[in-house]
Amino acid sequence: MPLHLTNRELDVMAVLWERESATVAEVLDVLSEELAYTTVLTVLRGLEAKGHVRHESEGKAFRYYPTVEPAKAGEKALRRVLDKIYQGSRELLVARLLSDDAVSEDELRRIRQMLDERLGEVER
Amino acid sequence: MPLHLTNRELDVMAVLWERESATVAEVLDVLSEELAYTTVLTVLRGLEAKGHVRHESEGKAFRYYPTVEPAKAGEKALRRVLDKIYQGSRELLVARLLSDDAVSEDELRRIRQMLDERLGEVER
DNA sequence: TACGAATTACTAAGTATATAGTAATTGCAG
DNA sequence: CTGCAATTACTATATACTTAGTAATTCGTA
Repeated sequence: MPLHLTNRELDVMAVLWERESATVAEVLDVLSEELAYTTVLTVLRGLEAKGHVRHESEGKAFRYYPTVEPAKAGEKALRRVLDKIYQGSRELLVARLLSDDAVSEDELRRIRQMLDERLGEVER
Repeated sequence: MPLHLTNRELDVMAVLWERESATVAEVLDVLSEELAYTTVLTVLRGLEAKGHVRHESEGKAFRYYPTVEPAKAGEKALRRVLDKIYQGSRELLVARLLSDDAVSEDELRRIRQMLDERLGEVER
C-alpha cells in the first residue's frame, strides 16, 4: 500500500495525529474551513478503506485512530520537497527552514545540540 | 497569483531550475517517465499561462525559463509538511531530515556551521 | 419504549489534474 | 524554394479529488 495522502486527507490525518484520535465532529471542530459533516466523514471513510485509520464505536459515533505514523506519511512529501525544490541539498532546505525570523533561539540551540550529538557519534 | 504547483508541474519546474532553462525536448529528456512530447508541452503552456515560466524562440522550438524562484515555490509545500506532519516543530523536521544514514558527515558539519553563524548573530 | 437529533451509509456531481491525439505551423536541409 | 521532420496550437478524455446531498440507522432521553 503506497501511503499517499491528498491535501484534504492530510488535513484530517493531522488532526488525528495531533489529538491521538477524533470523531467526525471533533475533526470538523478543529478544521477551520467550512466543510459539511458528511464531507469529513467521507474523507475518513476513504482513509479507512486505504488502511490509514481504523475506528471504534463510541456512543453512536465512531472514534477514528491513525494507523500510520506522521513521519511515515511525511517521508514522501519531504523527499519530494528536498529533491525537487532544494535539489537534494539538506543544507539548503535547513537554511531555508531556519531563515524564518520566527524561529526561536532556543529552537536553534536544540537543533545545534542535536547536530553535536549526531556528529559525536560519527567521530568516535 | 497564488503560486501553486501540481505534482507534474513541479517535475517540470525542477528541470528548469536545475538547468536554468529548457526546451520541451530537454525536459522530456530529463524526466525519466514515459510522457508524450505534447504532454510536456501542455504542462509548460499551463505554467506559462499562470506566469510561472516564460519562453523565447530558439530555432523552431521554444526555450522556457522559470520566472519564480524554487524557494518561493517551496515555501508553501515546506510549510505544509512542517505544520501538518511535524506539528510546526522545525526540530522534529530537521531531526527526521538528518536521520537518514545517507547524510554525509561533511553536510552535517556545514549545517552545524550554519547554525553557529545564525546563533552568533542572535547573541550579539 | 418511542421519538428525535446525531450519526453513518450510499450516491452523485463538479472541479482539477494528467495525458495525449490531431491539425496547423515552422524552419532547416537538400 | 520545397519537402519534411520537429514543433506548437488546439482539443479532448480519463481519472483523481473534493464536496455534499439524501436515506438509513442508532442511541440516549423523555
